[in-house]
Amino acid sequence: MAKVEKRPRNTKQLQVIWEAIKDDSSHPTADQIYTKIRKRLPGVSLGTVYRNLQKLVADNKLQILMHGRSQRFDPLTQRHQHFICQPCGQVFDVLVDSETEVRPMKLHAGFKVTSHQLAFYGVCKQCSR
Amino acid sequence: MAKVEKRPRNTKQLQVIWEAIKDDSSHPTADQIYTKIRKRLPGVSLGTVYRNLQKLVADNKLQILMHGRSQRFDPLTQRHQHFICQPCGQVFDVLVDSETEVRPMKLHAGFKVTSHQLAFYGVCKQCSR
DNA sequence: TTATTTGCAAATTGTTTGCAACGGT
DNA sequence: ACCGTTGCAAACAATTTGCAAATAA
Repeated sequence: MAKVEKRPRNTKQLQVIWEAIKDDSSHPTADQIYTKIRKRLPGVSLGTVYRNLQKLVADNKLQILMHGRSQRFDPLTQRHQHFICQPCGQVFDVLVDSETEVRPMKLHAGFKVTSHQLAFYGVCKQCSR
Repeated sequence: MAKVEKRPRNTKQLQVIWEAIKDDSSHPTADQIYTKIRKRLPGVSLGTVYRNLQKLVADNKLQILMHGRSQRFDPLTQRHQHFICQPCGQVFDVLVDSETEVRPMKLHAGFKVTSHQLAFYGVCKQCSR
């Protein structure tokens, strides 16, 4: 089956959604992005937000981070970890300086590791005061 | 507000659910456990399975592992990691020999790390043949 | 023009909850 | 007899989907 050529369109909705998230390091949910862009696009629908976020993920402009049972969107696509504050639920980026923080230990023979994910849990600055 | 004393009961449902999962390293979902125990408890409900799994978690007999948007139950409560096979979705336990595999790097001052979670993604033995 | 994208609403999935009946202790 | 637990069904939360109308190219 031959792959059908698709020519994506640069819609207003996609532009506004990308603008709203590209410099946002708060790891917002789809719903938070929806709320944020309604000021600029009053008639937008939540389904459209989900569909455009999917496009941005497919386009490697966003990463998805699962948090509980909902997805958070992260415009920082370079390798990094997360710190999750258990009292307040905020997610913080943790940048790592080198590849050394994780040693992908020897698994059973025949298992191939292609990536890994590391998250830290604890209490953030604000919550511990 | 004083804490009210609770005296939990040892019901048939709780016994059967614990029996069904205590030696199961396949990281089953609530629904898979439900299916498994219906042979022995034909009238059991899925809600009861969820409620008893919650009790076992509160009792530290099970751990919850989020996988996509559903929860998997893991009777191995000692510290370990997981390997997730992306083609087939199976989850495997990865036992670690020492505390050395993760270095909880210096975060911003004032952040306190209490735990961490590490997961490896890749291809399992069966899927790579 | 024409094929992608949208808004809307309904469908789906996984989990939780209210409530009257049931059953351990 | 008490009160924790059950089965049932309805409620819920997050996300996805079908479809006709709108719109970018």
